[in-house]
Amino acid sequence: MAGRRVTINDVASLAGVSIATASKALNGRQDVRASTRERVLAAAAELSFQPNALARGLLSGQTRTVGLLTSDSVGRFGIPVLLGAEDAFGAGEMAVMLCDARGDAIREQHHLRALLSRRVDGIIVVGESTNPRPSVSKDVPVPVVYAYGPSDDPEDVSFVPDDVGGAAMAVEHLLALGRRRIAHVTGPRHYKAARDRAEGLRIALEAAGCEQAGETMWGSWSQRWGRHAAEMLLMAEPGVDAVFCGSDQVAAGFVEAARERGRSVPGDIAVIGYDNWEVLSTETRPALTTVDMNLELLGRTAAQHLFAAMDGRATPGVHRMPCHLVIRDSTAAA
Amino acid sequence: MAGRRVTINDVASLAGVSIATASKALNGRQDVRASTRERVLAAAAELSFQPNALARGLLSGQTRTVGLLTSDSVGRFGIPVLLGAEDAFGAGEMAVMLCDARGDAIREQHHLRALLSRRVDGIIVVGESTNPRPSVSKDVPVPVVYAYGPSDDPEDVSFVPDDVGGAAMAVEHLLALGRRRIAHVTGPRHYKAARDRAEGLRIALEAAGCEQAGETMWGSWSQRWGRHAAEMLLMAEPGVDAVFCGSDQVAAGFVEAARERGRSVPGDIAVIGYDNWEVLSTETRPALTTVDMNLELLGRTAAQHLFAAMDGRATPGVHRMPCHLVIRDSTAAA
DNA sequence: TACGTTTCCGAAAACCTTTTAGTTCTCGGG
DNA sequence: CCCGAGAACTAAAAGGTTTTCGGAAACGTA
Repeated sequence: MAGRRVTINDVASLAGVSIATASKALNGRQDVRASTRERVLAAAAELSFQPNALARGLLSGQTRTVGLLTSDSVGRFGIPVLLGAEDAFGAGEMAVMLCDARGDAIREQHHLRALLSRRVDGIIVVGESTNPRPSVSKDVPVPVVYAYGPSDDPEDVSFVPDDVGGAAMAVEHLLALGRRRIAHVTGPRHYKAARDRAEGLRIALEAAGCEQAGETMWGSWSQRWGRHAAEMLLMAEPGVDAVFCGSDQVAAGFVEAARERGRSVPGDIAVIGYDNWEVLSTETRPALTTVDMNLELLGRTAAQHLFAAMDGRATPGVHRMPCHLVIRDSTAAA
Repeated sequence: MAGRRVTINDVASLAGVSIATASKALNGRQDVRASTRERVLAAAAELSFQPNALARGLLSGQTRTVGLLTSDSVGRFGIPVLLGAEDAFGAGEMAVMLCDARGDAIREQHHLRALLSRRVDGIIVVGESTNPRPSVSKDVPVPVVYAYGPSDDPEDVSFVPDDVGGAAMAVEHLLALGRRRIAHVTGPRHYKAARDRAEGLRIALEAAGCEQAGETMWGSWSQRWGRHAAEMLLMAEPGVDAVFCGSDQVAAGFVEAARERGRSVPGDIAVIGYDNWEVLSTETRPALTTVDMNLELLGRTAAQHLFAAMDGRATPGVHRMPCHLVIRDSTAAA
């Protein structure tokens, strides 16, 4: 909390050289005698000199800073993506500016302007769901990469989890366990995530020549709905031997209600969730088998491709990132 | 993704004035004729001019940017604080640079240097627990405010939840319901949060002239421990009529195990959690009465006090922010 | 007309660093 | 001793904005 910031000028004076030489010495450039370099470095250390990134950025046009614009309230899905991105960037010397638009388009524009006036080198937009969202790339003179929620412009660079594949993987696991009467309880139909997962289920069942047990039950992403659905389903389709749930919350509710109704999990009914939200999936009893969307990897990948785009090597299109299955007790072999 | 950035020079030329006049017009300064100002504004709008924050910051020494340094992996507690801070800043024109040190002191130093070289105007440090953490303020030429985890230097500005008060509030609620045999199940003893909450319990009981039922049960912050503790406690102290749990996870486990052992909640045993982690507290059955630490408010307050400190009005000391009780079904009246 | 006052505008400095294009130094060879 | 080449160094410009200060224009008064 003190005095004037120390500049390269101070370092140069202390070392008894010009600022040009000091700059070269500090940046490891040629054309400076070893002994001189040493003197400059010593002076810089003594004054604990920190080059002013603003001045440097003004000159080079590169701030080594990227913006991260989230539309949800950095919720369940934004966090891991953010962490992955921060991770990828942090490895170099990048800094991340975080903006949360709270789902408000006006605020988003505002944040976008703020980021641009600070001359970020690129922007990652994190969606609140996997539903496509309006592109911002046209208004923006730097590369943009979309993570989790893709842009509605196919020319943009987007990374989304492969929900169809993830769901198919889950159902194939159930089939491999010998389950044949498989039901599906999931979230609201207007979520692309819910529709994609239902589609994955359909594909896997069809490939196995198997019928779905009952209709897909659309509801909400809540534990409450999982419980409610369990009650209805066990009444309507008593022969069900497996349930693929659209989220861990739904699955947790389902498991609880099923057990209360005297059905053992996984004995009578195997249950699979989605998200691998560990506070739920590892703490329910039995612990949930679930699909992990590798969100942190997704974030890291998005960041790496933002780097590439900043480097002129853009990779347009919607890239689907594979999910993986985390097998726990709720689908243990009989 | 196009051409050279437009500068104030372009605006000035288009408006047919000097850059000095353009600057004054754009910044609402005096000494510029109304008609001229209009011309400049029109030119700026036409070119969609964005002033270069780097140049501005270089000159003014103010970047209108703050750093947010978290030590945990932006975990359970960092998020709300971050949101609150972003909220407080976003109202003005502040931007937030996010750095996650992953609990590593080296990385923290690294991030700190990165923030300082970018000339942030201030820094918020978010702790991973309420245990005091090493101060960084000496090495830093800008104001620092600590949120959630206080600095170990009492001259620094820290904001922490008032866990003692929160716990007392919870216990008073139990007492008001007529419960007298109150037990305590909590997390590891090396967490100050756990110790503070136990202390709040002691104070409230003492004020009511009431004995604690059994010893405080130290364990971990997990649902598993809650279940385990419930089994032990119901065996050892069958007369218990209320349990104050050190976290919602512990409480959720406790409730589950108690119900399985045939004790009704809240009929036989009232249960209170801590944290108001909504995914747990609203979804367990019965829904948990719990202590909410107002973390988002805490973050916002920290941000506001950082503003004050940047303005030369620092407020040294460890400020304890009040918690509030969220009453749900797990302590409903008999 | 001369002069003083306002009002408005523009030239230039300042912020800090990097890079370019010299300039000086050193030293070996003639 | 001088020259030339290469190494080591420096002055200055550039990057975009704000601010200060001086100057010009416009206008009113004597």
